[in-house]
Amino acid sequence: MKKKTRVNIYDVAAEAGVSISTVSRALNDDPRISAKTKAKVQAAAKMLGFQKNAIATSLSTNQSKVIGVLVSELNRGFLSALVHNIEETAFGMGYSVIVCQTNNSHEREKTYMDTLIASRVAGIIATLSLETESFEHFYKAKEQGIKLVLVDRVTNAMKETTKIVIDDYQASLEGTQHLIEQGYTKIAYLSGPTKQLIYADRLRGFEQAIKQAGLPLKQEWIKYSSNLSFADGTRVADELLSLKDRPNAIFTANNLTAISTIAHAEVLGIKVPEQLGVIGFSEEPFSAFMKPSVTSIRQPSKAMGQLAVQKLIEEINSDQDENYIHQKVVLDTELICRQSTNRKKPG
Amino acid sequence: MKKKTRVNIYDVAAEAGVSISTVSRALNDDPRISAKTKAKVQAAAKMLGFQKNAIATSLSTNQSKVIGVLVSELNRGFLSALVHNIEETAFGMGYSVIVCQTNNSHEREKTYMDTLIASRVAGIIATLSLETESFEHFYKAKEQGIKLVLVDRVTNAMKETTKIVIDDYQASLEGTQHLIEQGYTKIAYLSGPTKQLIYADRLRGFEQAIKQAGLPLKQEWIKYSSNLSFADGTRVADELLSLKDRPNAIFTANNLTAISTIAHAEVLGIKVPEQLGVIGFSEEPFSAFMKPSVTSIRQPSKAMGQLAVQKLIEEINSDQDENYIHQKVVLDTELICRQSTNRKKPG
DNA sequence: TTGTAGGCGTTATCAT
DNA sequence: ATGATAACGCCTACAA
Repeated sequence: MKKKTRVNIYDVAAEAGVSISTVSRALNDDPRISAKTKAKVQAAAKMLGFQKNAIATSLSTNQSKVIGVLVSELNRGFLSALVHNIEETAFGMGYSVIVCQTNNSHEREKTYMDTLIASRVAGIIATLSLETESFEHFYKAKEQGIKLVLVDRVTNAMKETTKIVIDDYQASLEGTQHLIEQGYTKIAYLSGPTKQLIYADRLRGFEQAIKQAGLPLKQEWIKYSSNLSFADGTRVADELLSLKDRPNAIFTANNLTAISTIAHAEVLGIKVPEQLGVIGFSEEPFSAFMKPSVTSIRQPSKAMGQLAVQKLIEEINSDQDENYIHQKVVLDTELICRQSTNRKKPG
Repeated sequence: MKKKTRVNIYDVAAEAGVSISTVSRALNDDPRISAKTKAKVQAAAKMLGFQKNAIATSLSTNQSKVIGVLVSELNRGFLSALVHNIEETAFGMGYSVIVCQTNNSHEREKTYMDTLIASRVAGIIATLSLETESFEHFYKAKEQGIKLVLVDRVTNAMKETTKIVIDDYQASLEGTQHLIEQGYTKIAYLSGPTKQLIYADRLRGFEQAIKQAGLPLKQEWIKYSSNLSFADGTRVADELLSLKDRPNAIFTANNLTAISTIAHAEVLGIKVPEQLGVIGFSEEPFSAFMKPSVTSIRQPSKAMGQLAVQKLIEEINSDQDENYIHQKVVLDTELICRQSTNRKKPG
């Protein structure tokens, strides 16, 4: 026999002089309970400082009001904004959020999925780690009845799964066209790992825009980074800017590398935007306040976070409905033109 | 009677031909179980795809492996880095993290505390919201046996509580001395709400340094902001720079306002650092890459996050120990000198 | 409208 | 070394 720790419904029942079922119903606002009894029970609960044990409720109902959020890292602009908005929306809908950082490790992603399954979360919102190539761990969760929504870094390989994405191809196309409009002709590209759909799409969009404009698509101007870190941006910028046939613009697949590219150009004495145009994907909070300010593609982190939660909870609540329709939602991005590509200086 | 949903230890027991107690022990690596039986049970569990229900374990043991983290907002540099490190450390120690954003609202902080109590988390790591002036909700959690560690924004009013802080007074003193060494003589200060200990301490440090140097401490050069937002920084900068007797340096209590101060000075045609020195507390990720780069006081978010988790889990594990010693840990900050205060331009 | 009792999936206390 | 069974705290058919 274990020690009883905190006050439970039995204590409240005793205090109020009713049965535990009445207490349970009164506290859950069951319409069958008379207003009078309800008041009595609530008073008793309050005076004893009763706090319902969500664990017990969860075990009993086989439901929980928590959702797991799987992201690679929390201290990057876009993802922290995304999680911020997810948490905000979830709170408004009565859910708590368990945050899991995968560090872009497939192993860790799997470990966390097991933890979340064990915790019997109601659903999971996930951004795939850069390493992820197989999805058994996600299927496992789905088989256990845990709902899943993929955001941003998704895979089309997973069917019957709601996805919230931006049109990476289109955004990249437009960003490249912007460079071309600004008069840049020799455009290089820094890509992330193309086994990730978003990076493949972004690269495709870039290539398409280059082709459409009849510009050269030199392979030596297309570089790859496995993690798109600040340091990697510096390395690639150095490589590109040391070429005999030097590009006069660089499109980077994230914002961090755009910033390190600009910083490195300065070190090399190359002027941005005059001698080198730079544009980056997914802006960081201070892109606007750098000098030059950084042209970038804004991802709608607020809409993405909100929709992810709404769709997830929708699916959770439609539990009986075999006909639930899994959607792939594509959101618009916004090209924020700033100084780093402003060669034409209008006005 | 409800439908049985997932495979449980009864199923495993049946499959392995043993009792549920044996299954439970085998899965928890109890030394009393023979290696042979263990193997048999594990095989059965694996083949059935058994995943232990952490909810049931938690109910039975009255313990849980999750900690709640209470912060004001996730999309600000320091806090997102702090939560990043908390999550990272917690994961390494076998704990999950529930993230709660208070939005600096006292009400929301209370709501979340109730949720966390209901969820029976093992402990809570909290950064006080700017509004918080009473602490009953924290005491309530402690009475329920939930351990608590306060980080950064703490209060000395709460005794018997571990606190992880920086020496705000000292950091502010040193920052101000740096300005003075750089030759700035008319120094203004933008403070946060001084009912928050950290802002009171920072202001004290500032005033002390000014006095020590025999410089004027003009009240019109000391301004307050309730939220230290970007916009508020602009507003205060405008007020200060419109004064007849204009300050030639501004120390701001966070980094965001330092950045908006610099941006606004530029709008007004005031040169930083030549005509105006600017230094800010708690640097944001890109302080180094702005132009001018922003001198700031670096808070050790990694050490703070790690220590918070370690101390918390230490306390959780020392549950029987009435003599647990609650510490207040004060960590060193680092003054990062950059261009925004570099009037002397050595080299 | 309220009460009784069984069940959710574990762990832990007895036995054997 | 293993098994039977009572907790943990709540919800919910079924009864009254």
